[in-house]
Amino acid sequence: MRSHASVLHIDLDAFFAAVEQRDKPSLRGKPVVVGGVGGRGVVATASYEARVFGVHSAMSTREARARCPHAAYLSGRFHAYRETSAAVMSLLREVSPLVEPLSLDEAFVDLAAADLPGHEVADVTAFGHDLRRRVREVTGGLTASVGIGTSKFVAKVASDLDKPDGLVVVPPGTEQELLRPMRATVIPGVGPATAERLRRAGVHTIADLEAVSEDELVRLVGRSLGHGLHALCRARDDRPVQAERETKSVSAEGTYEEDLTDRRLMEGLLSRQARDVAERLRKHGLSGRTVSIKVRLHDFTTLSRSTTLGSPTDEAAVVARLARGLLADLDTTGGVRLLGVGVSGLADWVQDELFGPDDSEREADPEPEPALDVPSTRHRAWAPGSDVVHTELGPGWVWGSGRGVVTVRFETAETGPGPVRSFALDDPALSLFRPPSPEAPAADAP
DNA sequence: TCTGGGGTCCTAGGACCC
DNA sequence: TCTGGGGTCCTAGGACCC
Repeated sequence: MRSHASVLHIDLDAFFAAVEQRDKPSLRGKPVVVGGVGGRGVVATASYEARVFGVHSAMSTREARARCPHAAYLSGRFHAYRETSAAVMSLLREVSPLVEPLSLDEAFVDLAAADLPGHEVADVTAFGHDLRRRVREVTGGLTASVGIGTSKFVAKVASDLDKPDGLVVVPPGTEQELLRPMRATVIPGVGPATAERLRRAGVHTIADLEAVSEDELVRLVGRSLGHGLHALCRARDDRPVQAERETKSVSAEGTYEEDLTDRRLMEGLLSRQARDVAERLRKHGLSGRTVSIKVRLHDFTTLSRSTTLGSPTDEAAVVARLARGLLADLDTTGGVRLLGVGVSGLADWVQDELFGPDDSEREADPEPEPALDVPSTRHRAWAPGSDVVHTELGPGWVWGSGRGVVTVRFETAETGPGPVRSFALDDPALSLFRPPSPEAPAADAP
């Protein structure tokens, strides 16, 4: 916790709905609901006019339509939201080099890193008013709620106190009196399940939380959250504003209007999602070792299965093949409402090329034995680190193999380290491989 | 015909290693 | 006859956030 109120939290009010109202004047002053418009959709954002009727985010669209039939129901224009968000984020970065976006419509800004005339309450208050004015300018009239305090927690709580279009500064030293009467659920990380556990222990407010020992909290809600709650209910929060956060996973999923029962159809949908995921991985220069699927059954039971490769891939065919294989082990006879594919265990390609394993590391850290659907004679020809293969991209070293996949590093004496690519044994790219023939390698080896 | 989509983080158990 | 303990990786599930 800082001695000055120098952490700012900004939240754009009813963001998606506000962008729609900005761009379509006929919607201004009217209830607008953005979200899934199908039979299984949920509300992403409701305009304040719709909230009056009890519509709120995460509510099913069916329920929202029942409460507010005359609202405009829109499926969303994410391009417009991203564009508007980018304008706000770049404004924030003009103000301070230390900006941590939390989503399209929310961010923390570290004012200690900003160029302010002073950091007293009066200074940051004036700054907050000016910032909200500038947000309206760069967004074409969108309003924001801003909170400023001595920590992320306090700033975030503060931005919620005067929504919409508000500014709340919490003077240093007044945090605990502000927090004590509040419900424990204002603490980020305390959702319905945790709130219920706390309630059963007689804990409703932050003051109640303060009266519980740390050991008891850990017993109630687990180690990590227990320690976190013990600190936060005392307004102790030293979490820094972090400008850069690495992507940890990339995924795509879909909920279907009617439960799926046809396995071929499910495989086709997984393959399409795999292409989508692989495309986004490549766009960001990423590749990952762990491929997961998510399956939500008709009764909302949610299953996940994953498998980890010896080396990272960003190949749609590899992701798709593994995803389909994972699905094969699940019983889906009752019907499936949601299917999804994800890749995690991400590596950065560029970094991989610059700092990837050299020959000695490769020996110290051998690839796992290949899966048994790799024909043994072919696999011997593709032993990691030893063989040269040919593809239409040119010659490369076999870098890894396993689970029906061969990974190639395109690296030659002439060109230096190149990209790493994985090829599924049963996809068309496989035909590009030629196990080195006895006479060929000498001529073509790097 | 209740219950999205894209993420993050945590927990717990088993395998494996030293 | 005894039967470590810590660390890391992997998998599955769950809670939570916007």
